[in-house]
Amino acid sequence: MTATSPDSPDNPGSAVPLPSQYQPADIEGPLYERWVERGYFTADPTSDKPPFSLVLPPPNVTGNLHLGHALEQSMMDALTRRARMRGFDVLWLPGMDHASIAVQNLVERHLAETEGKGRFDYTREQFIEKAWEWKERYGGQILDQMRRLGDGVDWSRERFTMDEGLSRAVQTIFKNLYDDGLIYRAERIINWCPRDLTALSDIEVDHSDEAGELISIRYGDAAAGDESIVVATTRAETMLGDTAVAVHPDDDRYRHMIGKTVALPLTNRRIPIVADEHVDPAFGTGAVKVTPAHDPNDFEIGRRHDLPMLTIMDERGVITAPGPFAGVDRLEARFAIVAALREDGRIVEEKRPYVHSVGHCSRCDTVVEPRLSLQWWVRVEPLAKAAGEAVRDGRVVIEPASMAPRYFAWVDGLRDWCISRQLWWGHRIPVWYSPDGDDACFGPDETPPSGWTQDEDVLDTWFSSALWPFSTLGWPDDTAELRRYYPTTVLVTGYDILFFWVVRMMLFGLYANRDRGSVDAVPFRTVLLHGLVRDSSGKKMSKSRGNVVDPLLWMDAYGADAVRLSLLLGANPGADQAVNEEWVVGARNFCTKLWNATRFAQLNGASVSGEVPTGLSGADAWILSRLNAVIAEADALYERFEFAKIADLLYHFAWDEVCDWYVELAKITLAGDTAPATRRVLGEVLDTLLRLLHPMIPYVTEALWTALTGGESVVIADWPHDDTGRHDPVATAEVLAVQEVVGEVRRFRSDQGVKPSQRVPARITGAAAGESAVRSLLRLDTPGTDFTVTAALTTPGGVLIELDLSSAIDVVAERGRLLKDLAAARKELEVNSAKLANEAFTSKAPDAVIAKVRDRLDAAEADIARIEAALSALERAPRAE
RNA sequence: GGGCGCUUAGCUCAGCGGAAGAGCACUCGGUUUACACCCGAGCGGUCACUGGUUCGAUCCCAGUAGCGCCCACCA
Repeated sequence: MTATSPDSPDNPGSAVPLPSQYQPADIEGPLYERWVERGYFTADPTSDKPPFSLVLPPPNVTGNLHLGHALEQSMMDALTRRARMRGFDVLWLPGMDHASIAVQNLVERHLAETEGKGRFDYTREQFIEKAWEWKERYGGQILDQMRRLGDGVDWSRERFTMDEGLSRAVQTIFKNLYDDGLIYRAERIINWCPRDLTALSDIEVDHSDEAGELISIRYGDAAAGDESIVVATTRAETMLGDTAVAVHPDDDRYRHMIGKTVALPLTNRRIPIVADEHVDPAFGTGAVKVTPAHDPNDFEIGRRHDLPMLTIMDERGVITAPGPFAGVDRLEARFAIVAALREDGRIVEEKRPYVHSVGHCSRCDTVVEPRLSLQWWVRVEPLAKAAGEAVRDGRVVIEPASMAPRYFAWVDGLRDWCISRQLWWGHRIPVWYSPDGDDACFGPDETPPSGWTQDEDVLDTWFSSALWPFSTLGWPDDTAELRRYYPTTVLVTGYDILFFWVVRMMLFGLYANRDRGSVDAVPFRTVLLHGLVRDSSGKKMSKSRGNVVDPLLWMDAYGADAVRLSLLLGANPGADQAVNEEWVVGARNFCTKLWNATRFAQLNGASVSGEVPTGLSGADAWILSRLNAVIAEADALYERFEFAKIADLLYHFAWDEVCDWYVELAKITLAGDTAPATRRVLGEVLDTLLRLLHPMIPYVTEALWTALTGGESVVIADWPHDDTGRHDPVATAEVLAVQEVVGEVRRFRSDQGVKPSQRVPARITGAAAGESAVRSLLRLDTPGTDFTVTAALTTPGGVLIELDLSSAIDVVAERGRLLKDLAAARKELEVNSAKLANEAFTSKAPDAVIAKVRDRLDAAEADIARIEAALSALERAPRAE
């Protein structure tokens, strides 16, 4: 911190001159620490302010900040900072997820590298201890990165999904669900990762289309008198586990074979031919091999026909079926079996290329193996029904609404959720087994009888994340936090984890909090979904593409505010956004602009206290009028979470109106009699603007606001409220007229190559209030005795400007421009008079539209007249050569 | 296979029934009570295509063509 730094704690309550240059790195770090120390971000459950609460989607403990986090957190920070300024007691609760399978994989890799050992070289307890060590040492980097971004989270309430309290919540809800019959254990086909040696839920499996081979194999042994039947498969190795061939019951080709048996090639095991509606007669040969233990469809067929379920490979995907293939890996076995079949002459069509969808473990990318296995499940149907209703009846609002169909598609089609994982890092399933094979679920305050052993499995990571909005507030206890902050006000997250996370919080939130009544059982009142951050050409960022941007590098180069603003400028509801460094540069430039505008105000003695005087100059009244409108607009946009539009609105108001027009106009009045009023208005405008921008760019606004106002912190300043008394149509019209005249003359000068600095005598008629401003901005002199009109310009507002350029003007260029304008005006006249002449239009269009057309017609006529006048004046001008 | 969405200026995107917009890029000019990370002036678009509805369509409807995402027990 430098001696001149505006945030120097040595100067509370007094304005300090700003350094002449904006250096984000100099201001950001110290400010954040000060905010935290002063407790600005700490929620107060005893407060009499209304609550505003949200939970941070807990990043993986292994995580690092990426641009998606930066966007999400910028949105949450803007919402909470604004809420705080509006007088809410804000709780933004941070924390991390233990990320069961991801951490276990990382720890395994870490141990392999550092100690050269595998997972099973440790006991369960040893491994878990290693995982905690790893978590303490390497985890949680993202929290420091969040501080860097400026997130106003309540660090005193930080949580971790494996904390004691949260673990208690997990065990409690498990027990409740178990007792209610909503958790059960069953043997089914599940997704199995042969590398991680665990079950996976459906959404932990990524499908991708891959080129494979569809191989047709003739089943049946002619020597044994079988009629042959041809089946097609992409997974020949599962043949070893076939226990039937299925055909459609109405398929005439095979009807006569139903109930007979055929010999399975290679093993000669005899299997029945069964009829099942599931079979599509039009696909392939219309006959399907059935492997109930290794395919979900076949499992169902097997159940319907009471077929044996033959497991033919172990948990690592190695063939266990007796015979020549035993001990061979599943993928090698496929080739070996195809080779054997080929030798046997059983392959009918060989190597027919076939693209099909193959499931991969979302963590390690290993091809998933459907596997018959005993797992724990959540019975989802009753929970999902409630989750659907809560959104349908509006207790929970999804923003943007266009995302709701995705939610319903998921909730309405949800299948039972496999929650057990054969891992060690995570919440262990709270079910114990007696030596005699009895089992029982125990809650956190219960002690299982001695001699009972606990289930070996842990819960899916998403099980504990699903409790996040209330487990973090102390559930199942009836805490002050839970009573005050649940339901949370809003959940901000990406649409990509709507299914993973949002739906599950709905399921468990509604269930766990059902005693609170249907309205207050919901985990959040609004779900705000943002899009994905993509690279500059709209491509998804991924390590393999090499286009991942580290937000910290951008923060180093341009400041956290610039990164936040550039992301918010692109944050249209629910839509993905492409970002690149140039935009961050642009956002940084905006911060610099603000810096300089505030310096200008400071250098000119802007004042921020006392009533704003009445009887203001046109410019002063106009900018207050605009400021008021901008506040109202920003408020309306915040209600709709339109971050991009809010950012755009404030960006353009600050730059185009305040800096480009108001500051320039103020330079004039600051030199005159009304300087005190302008100083006050200048202070009012900057003070308010900085407060409006603070939620989005907290650092620079804090530095500037404290320097300008001498206030303690903009973080705890009031959010501006609009004051309709400041609307001033007269001043607005006046400034508009000035802008028209100035624009017209500037364009003329530019076209004519007249230097902006060159002083030009001019006569202005028709401009009532703004003439002196126009003269000053344009460096126009009052006409002398030798005044000669060499050019005449008019504006749509009817102001005439006659200029003495004291030299010949480029008549050809000016006439060209005027003729272009004339043509446009005539076209306008034509279009609008045609409309008014059209009876269909005048009889059906609304009056307001017709009135507008009339106005435009009148304006076009006036334009034509003034342009023609200017043209004839041009003819009298001295000729340029 | 099902569902959703997109196609607007060179690029990234707003607008979604009544005069085509922004940022960046580009061109020209510029040391003026802050700011060259700046100021001023410009250039740039049959709003994917074809039909329809309407007094009026970038906007609504239907179809076509590209592109993207999500879901799915495609043997």
